[in-house]
Amino acid sequence: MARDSSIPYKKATLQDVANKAGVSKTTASLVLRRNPRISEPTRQRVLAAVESLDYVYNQHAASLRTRRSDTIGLIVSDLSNPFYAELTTGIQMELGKNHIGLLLGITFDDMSTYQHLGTTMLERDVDGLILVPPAGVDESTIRKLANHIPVVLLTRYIPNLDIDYVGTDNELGGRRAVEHLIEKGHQRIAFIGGHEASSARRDRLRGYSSMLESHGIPVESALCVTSRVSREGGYQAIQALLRLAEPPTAALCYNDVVAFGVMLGLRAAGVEPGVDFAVVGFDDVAEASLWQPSLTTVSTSPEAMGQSVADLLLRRLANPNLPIEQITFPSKLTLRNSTRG
Amino acid sequence: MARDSSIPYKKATLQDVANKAGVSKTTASLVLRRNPRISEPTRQRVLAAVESLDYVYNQHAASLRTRRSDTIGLIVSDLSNPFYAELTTGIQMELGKNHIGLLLGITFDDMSTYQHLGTTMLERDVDGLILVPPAGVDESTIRKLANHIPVVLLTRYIPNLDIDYVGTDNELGGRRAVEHLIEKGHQRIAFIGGHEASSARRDRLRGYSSMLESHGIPVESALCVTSRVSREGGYQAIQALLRLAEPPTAALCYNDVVAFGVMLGLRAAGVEPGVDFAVVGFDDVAEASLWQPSLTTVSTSPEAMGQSVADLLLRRLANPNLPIEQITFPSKLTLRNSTRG
DNA sequence: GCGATGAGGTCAACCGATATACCTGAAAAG
DNA sequence: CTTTTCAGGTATATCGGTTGACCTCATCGC
Repeated sequence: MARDSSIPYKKATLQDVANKAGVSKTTASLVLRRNPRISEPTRQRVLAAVESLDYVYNQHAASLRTRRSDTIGLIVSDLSNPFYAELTTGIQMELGKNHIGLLLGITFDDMSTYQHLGTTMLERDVDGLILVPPAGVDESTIRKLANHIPVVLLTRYIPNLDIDYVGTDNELGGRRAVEHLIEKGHQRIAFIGGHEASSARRDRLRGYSSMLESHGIPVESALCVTSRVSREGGYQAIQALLRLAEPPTAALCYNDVVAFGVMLGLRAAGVEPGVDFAVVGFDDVAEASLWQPSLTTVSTSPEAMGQSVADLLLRRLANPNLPIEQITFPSKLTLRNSTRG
Repeated sequence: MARDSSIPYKKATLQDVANKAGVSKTTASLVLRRNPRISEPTRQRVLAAVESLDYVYNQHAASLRTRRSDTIGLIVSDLSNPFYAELTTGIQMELGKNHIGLLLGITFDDMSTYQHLGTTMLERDVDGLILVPPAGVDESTIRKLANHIPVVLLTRYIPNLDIDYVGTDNELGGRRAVEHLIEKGHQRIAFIGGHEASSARRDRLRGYSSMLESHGIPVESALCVTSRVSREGGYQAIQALLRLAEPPTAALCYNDVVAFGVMLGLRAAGVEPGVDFAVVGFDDVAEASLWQPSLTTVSTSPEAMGQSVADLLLRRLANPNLPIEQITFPSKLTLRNSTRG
């Protein structure tokens, strides 16, 4: 009901609702939780009271008693990467259906921010946690979290940890991408970007190396460079590579964002991507198909992964004895114009 | 400390900590809250106990008593729009400093999802709410929220509501953009995209109209079209406009995302943006400078706005009597190649 | 006709912090 | 030498739900 916002007022409690409806607190509680034991007329009276008192359920009180918060935590490394933005969207869609809240944390791949967010989540007693571990994370800090609540790792895998995981087949993706580049006649293929410590990068790089080797092409360490995971990172990396005595003619990038930077860097150096130089990305964010040239990339369908990881976590919460699931989305290569040349 | 995750264990409570440290629960609580009344030796003993018991603070219990959750809510319409992703990033950065959690909701501009999220936030007793109202929202639903907790509106303004607000000067931005296009010699200028009901769109459109009129150019309703706020929306809208008997030669777009779609649509129709057709966006998301051609756009620096809105909300929480603030970021036009022609 | 069954409710303890009032001994004030 | 004052702590009620035990009729089977 409308009220003057300058007058502080005490919120109605379940007891108030019960009084108004002429029932006990317990009964009122049961009504709210749709317990079938309550008769229809009583239910109606309670609901009417809820309405007229503008009653708001207090999740904290409930959580205190039940040790469930109906909220899950999501920790990602960087929301300005559309890959994670799309992932988050997928997760929220799945959670929304189940009336579950989403507590968000962004680490910026910074270890102390990550630690901080981890405790925040535990203190708020989230029912479960979806975690994109920051690059270079210490396995023990994850175990510590997982000791308290169910954790599902997303996109970055940590070995020796019996924990649910959802990600893509990074190694296969790397192989497919390089295979395609070799078929296009490239011999000097760079691998660009990502944090050294990231498991995703390691796996993509492994695929890259193994495919090169199986074609008898040596892996040159000068062609495998790290970078910040941003357009700027890709931009700078490619510029450095072009200054090599024997520069590459193609590149597999750590992800799409880096690939966009690489394409910009190429053009700035007078090299036309898709014509003079082939570029492959990783993730297939929505933007990838819209660039000029459109980006050949390893598809992982972020929104679907988001839904899948949320679904897995919900299943785990419903049944803690579920065997550990490690879901790897198969990766396929989507061919576009950046490797047309 | 490490433990076998298969053995359920009871979490340590503050009482356990107190016992172990040989002090009262109250004292332990005071230590955790850095109350200076406790002597150094005692403090040390408590902290040691916390450590050795792997104690986790229970925010719900505290919130129940204090009626503060140290969490704020953020409701945006669409996280795949980089503008909101960047805004969210800015907000989180500001909150992180203050050890405050962020409960995220995405409405997809859908009214029932919005209602749903609103209650979720209230039930979780967030200390305050940053709200991007979904297009076409009913003023009363916002008032309802604001009756319970402090609300700051973000980017979309609702008239007749004495509520904090942070946004950009949309009307001025619209005027500047159109002025620039007129100077470039354009006479048939379209306004493309956005939801009819959005206040931001209305204001941008008003700026557009007023500048046209003050140059004696009639406003043609056929040139002012709505669209979904997505690249697809812009793409389709421009294609339709090009089929007019007298098509426009320039466009001010509702925002950057729509502008990207427009540029793609132009090219698909064989019209080169920046050469044959001038395009102006709104927001200046990071991508804008990287497109081909780079996008002339009204700058609003999303991350700064995010920090500003979070800061305002925190100040409001610290002092409820703060006079209402309606912060309008001045908008300036950033010239790039999409209007070079 | 009588215990069994079950539908519909109620009671009181409990979850784990915080707030308020209060206590104690020692040093400072007079 | 008494009275204040204060530093450093403690006891206990309280926040608002949920839970498991229990209570009361009415109906039912035999």
